[in-house]
Amino acid sequence: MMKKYTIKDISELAGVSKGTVDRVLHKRGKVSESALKKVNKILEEIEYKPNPIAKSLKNNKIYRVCILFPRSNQDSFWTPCLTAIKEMENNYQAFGISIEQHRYDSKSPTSFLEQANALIATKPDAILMAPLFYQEAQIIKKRCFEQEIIISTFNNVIDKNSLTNYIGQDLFQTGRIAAKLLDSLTTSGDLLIVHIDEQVQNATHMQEKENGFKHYFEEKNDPAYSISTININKTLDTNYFEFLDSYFKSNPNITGIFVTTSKTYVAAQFKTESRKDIKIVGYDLVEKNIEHLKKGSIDFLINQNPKKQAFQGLRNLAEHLLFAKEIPKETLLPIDIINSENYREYLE
Amino acid sequence: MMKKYTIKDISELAGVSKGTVDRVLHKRGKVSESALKKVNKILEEIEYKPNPIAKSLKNNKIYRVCILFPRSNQDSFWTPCLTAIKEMENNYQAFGISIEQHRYDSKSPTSFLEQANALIATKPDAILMAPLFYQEAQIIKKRCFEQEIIISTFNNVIDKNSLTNYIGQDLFQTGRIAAKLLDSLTTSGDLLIVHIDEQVQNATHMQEKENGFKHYFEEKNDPAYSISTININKTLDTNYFEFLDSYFKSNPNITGIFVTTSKTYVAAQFKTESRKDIKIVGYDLVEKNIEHLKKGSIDFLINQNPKKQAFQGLRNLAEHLLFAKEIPKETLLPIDIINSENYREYLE
DNA sequence: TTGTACGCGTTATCAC
DNA sequence: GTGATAACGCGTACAA
Repeated sequence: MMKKYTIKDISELAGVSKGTVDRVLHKRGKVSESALKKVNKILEEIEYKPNPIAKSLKNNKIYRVCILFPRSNQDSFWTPCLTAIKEMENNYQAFGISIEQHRYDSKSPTSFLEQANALIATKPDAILMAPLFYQEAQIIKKRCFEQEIIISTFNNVIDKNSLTNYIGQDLFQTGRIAAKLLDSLTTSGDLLIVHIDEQVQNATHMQEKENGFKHYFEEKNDPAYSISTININKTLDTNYFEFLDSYFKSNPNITGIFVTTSKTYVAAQFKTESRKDIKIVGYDLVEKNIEHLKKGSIDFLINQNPKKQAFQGLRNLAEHLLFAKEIPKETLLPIDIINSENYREYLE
Repeated sequence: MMKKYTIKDISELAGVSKGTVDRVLHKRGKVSESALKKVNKILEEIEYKPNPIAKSLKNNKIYRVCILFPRSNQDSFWTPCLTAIKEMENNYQAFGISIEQHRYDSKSPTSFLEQANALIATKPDAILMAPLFYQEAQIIKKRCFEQEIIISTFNNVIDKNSLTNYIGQDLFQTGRIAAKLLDSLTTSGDLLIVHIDEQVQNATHMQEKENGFKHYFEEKNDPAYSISTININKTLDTNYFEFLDSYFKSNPNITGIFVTTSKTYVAAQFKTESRKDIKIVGYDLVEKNIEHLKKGSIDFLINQNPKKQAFQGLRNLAEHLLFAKEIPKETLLPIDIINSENYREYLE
């Protein structure tokens, strides 16, 4: 193992002062030709890496890293993010990182805009957000760029050309995974893609999953299967059960359901109540889904892992601020397949 | 966000010197009653956390963290550990951690002992090892304790009462997962547990998986299924295919195979060549397995994630040495279910 | 029993 | 242009 060289070592080897070495390293100019040569010669011979600890020691500044995402009382999908935040606080608070949590109403673009603007007004050092609303997110993105606030998104892409760093999954691929799972659980029949309670803003989100699912079966080109899609929204005059029941009456040959949202339990509930023999694959380890997974009324869940997304996003920002680490443009997380036997370890 | 208090802050608030505060904090004694009271009063009011950066700055020492595991040319299962090592080096070298890689012959207890002893002789600060040989591991463990070298194990437990820190998976549970998967892929028939090319030393390792698998079906108590177990070892007079072929001739009702090692591809190869309709579930993302996964001759793989195991193990040791973080006694990693659609993201 | 002074590696400022 | 020096927060040796 080689020695750890310091600026002092270099200055002694080159026969100049620490200050000169510093000026060479940081290209601040004001260095004579001869001194520059001497220092560069040494730098070529040894491998110098600045000590990040000493660097950040001088920074007694506390960096404010903020995370903005929907409130959990509307959708427990987001709850695991709290664990990620707590973990980050424990690990990085000592390094001078303060994590702030901001939430918005997942059904209201206005709420998103308000919260984001309020957040920007406090001039944080960096923002990680889960932007459900594409249009509004563009406005926020622009504002952050103007104010030179570092911004990353997780769960939702807002930038096709990835100007904004993104942490999440390949949604198209999750659709393919669901398809493969239903393919292995069944041998034939009608497969139903169900979008539940999703607003327009999430259209692209859901659409990608649907496309992935269809793509798998198009590729397979198996005449034993047929695919169709429905949207369900809880309205005043009809509930989930009634809607599904009437749909199944006119489509009796359904053998599998792919639910594109965390409300997979809705389909599972219907399956239980109607005592139908259908296979169900859906998304996310929310409590109600896990209950059905345990009982066998959901076969597989795909874990979008919001905790890991949030954690990775916060971590990237923190390490960038502290140690000037580059933030990857795109971080695609693994897509976990969950059944009744392996969900436990994914919960924490 | 609250201010970050330093020892200097406390000393000024309490009207004593930094040295006194330090003595109180570290309970070194030699502090008068009155000074003790004053300092403690301040400490109660504010929340003081020492700055780990400043603490480790003084340590210009390079910590040697060593990892000992089998050579990959014998079993590509271990190859991903190299990625973990590289990543750790990139992240922690700057903090004064040097990672050293030591390998042993996975078939030779003597080789393990030799390598481990040679390693201990160099007096490293910490060792992370994958100990395939239980008896020999006990000797090494004892020697490390004597020499006060911190030791953790990954992949293999060597300590029922967890005196040694362990990073890995719940192997019993992986067996249950395999069972659940085969259960969902089939409806009835004989299920075959296959141990391939495993020596005695790994008996407990394989046994746990087998027990988990059986436990699942005992719990389910479904008369449509029956379970049996075989051991295959490549010998001079017979090859895998012949052995399996003759076994299947006398047991024609087999619908699923559970291979307890990374040599799952052996079963898949047989399935392909004999054109049998059997479902196969096995372990690990080694190249040959992935080929069969893509072609459909393996249905699911369980990822033991050696990379994550090694990474987590090294990380625990590094952060313990640098920041005096406590090492968890047992870290049970998630058990990933892999099919042809989601293996890619798990590879890197 | 207490306070002071120094060193760790980097950076920034200030005389020369 | 250059080199000396202070500062960051902590630990500690040593002087008072």
